[in-house]
Amino acid sequence: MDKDEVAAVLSEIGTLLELKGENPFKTRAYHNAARILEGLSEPLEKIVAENRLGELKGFGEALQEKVTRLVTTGHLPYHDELKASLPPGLPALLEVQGLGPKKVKKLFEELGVDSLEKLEAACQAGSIAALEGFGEKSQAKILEAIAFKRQFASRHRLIDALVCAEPILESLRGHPDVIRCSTAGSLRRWKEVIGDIDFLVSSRNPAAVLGFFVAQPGVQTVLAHGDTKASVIVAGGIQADLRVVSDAEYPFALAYFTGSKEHNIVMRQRAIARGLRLNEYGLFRSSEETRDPALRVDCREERDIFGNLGLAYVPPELREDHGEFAAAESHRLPRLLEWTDLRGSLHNHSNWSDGRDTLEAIAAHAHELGLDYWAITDHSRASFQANGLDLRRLEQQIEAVAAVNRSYAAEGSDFRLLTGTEVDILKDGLDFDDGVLVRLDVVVASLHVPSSDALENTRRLVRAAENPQVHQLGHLSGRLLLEREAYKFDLPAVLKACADTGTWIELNASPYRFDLDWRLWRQAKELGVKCVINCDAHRLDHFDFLRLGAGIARKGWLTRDDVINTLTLPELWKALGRKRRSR
DNA sequence: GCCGTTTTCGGCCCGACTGTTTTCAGTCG
Repeated sequence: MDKDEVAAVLSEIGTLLELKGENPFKTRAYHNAARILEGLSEPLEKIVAENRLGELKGFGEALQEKVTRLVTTGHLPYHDELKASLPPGLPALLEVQGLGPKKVKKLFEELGVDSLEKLEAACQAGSIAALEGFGEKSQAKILEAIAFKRQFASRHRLIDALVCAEPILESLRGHPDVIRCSTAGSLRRWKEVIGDIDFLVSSRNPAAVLGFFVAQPGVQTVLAHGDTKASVIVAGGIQADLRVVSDAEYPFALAYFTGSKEHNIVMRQRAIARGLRLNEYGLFRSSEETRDPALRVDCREERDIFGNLGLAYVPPELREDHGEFAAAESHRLPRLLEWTDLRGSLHNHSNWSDGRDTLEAIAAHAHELGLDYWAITDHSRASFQANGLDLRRLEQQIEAVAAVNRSYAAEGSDFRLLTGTEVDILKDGLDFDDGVLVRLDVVVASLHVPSSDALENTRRLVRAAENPQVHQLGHLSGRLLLEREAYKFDLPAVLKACADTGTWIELNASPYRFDLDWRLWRQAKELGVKCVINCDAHRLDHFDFLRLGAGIARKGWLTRDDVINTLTLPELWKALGRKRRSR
């Protein structure tokens, strides 16, 4: 088993133990261990083989033994027994909003409810309202939650959340009772997939702001509406929460609600270690629970909170407990890329293959946005379904791009379209010969039809990287967020091949991909592999993906120097020639 | 189940909201 499979087993053990009513700290240990494995940057098999599991924080004797067993044999009797001791449908009930382990346990023990269908039937029969600890309202809410779960997935792509959140944020900003406001949570941390949208406001009149919020256009349902907090469902089925605090509390609340949960735990522990107490209302000079403003350490901004805990300011994107504390403590946090550093995109499509727009429209749009260059890398002939270009059409396109560039040169503009191709990585090599590729400014090679065999995929990707005509590998893992898993391949081997050959790896900035994953960029960077943030644009509004992709690169700790398309056009020409000259 | 400048036992982050309670448990983030 690999790290993701082992993590899934550990996480399931944690959930099953919760349903059994086990000690919550024990269940947390399993969930925590699963999270740590998911974030691992080297193969778990290697760590196990070298007997280094114990070096990971949170892996004591019991977990080391279980993980070793899973990695080496692919099975764990403890897990099998645990699964067999509970009905298979029970974990799914935890996904119903308002149902946690205690209630699911009770529903199963008292009413034999072990599936969504039985839960729904029990509600309709009125037997849940009769249960101790439940009532009419709980029963109605469960029915609603089942209907909701069927209608909407509970996870949403970053872009879908941004489209909902940004107008509401603007609207809040304009309200006279709002002093400061921001998004918080996973959206502010720029996670690729988010569960819900969090807003934070400081105000002297919470009731007015909350009333304004629940009445926003696009609000479909009000889930909760209290004195300081409201929850609503907005268009698209996304839940949005608003918290209102005083302006003095605002920086503390912003840090708290931005999270992540794991990051917050370390922040609190740092406070405790200094004889302080941190919560969403303040950092207090007290080891007791308090909200006494007289004891509050004065912090105007989030930066001040970090400062008081002996840390440099940690940008929201890095707050994942992925090493930011060690770096912030010793002032070694990187100066992260800004999206305005980007000067173009090196993987994009036009209406010559499956894009929507003409070369002229694309050039005009890029030029208008103030970009320096934009590569046209339409599909190669093997991508027949995407109207891939054969050699004859590719030659025509090279001419057409040259004609567009002549018109910009004639106006005295330095803006340029670059010729290129997104060449398919086929079973036996690339879809175009080197003699064709060498005539193009930019070549991105992509694996569109992967094999089910990880070794075979690795072999193809490594070969593509070794080709001196290939500048970059496109959407390396092939994942589609919330739709399709990444295909299997040996990432370290491909990264090494890219490092050895000077091949760049794309950060595909399409919000459906964000590929490579942000968790893997530090590993690539350590090997010396450069990143290219590409829109993979198929229409003009996809140019906006540059901002999204830059956020993901920031999450991956990347700086301006790590990203190729921060280069000016003359610098880029040199960089593009470097790999070809090296052979 | 993990962990230790409170180290081998007794902690483990903490507060708002809801519903079913009459003082609080469960859930959520």
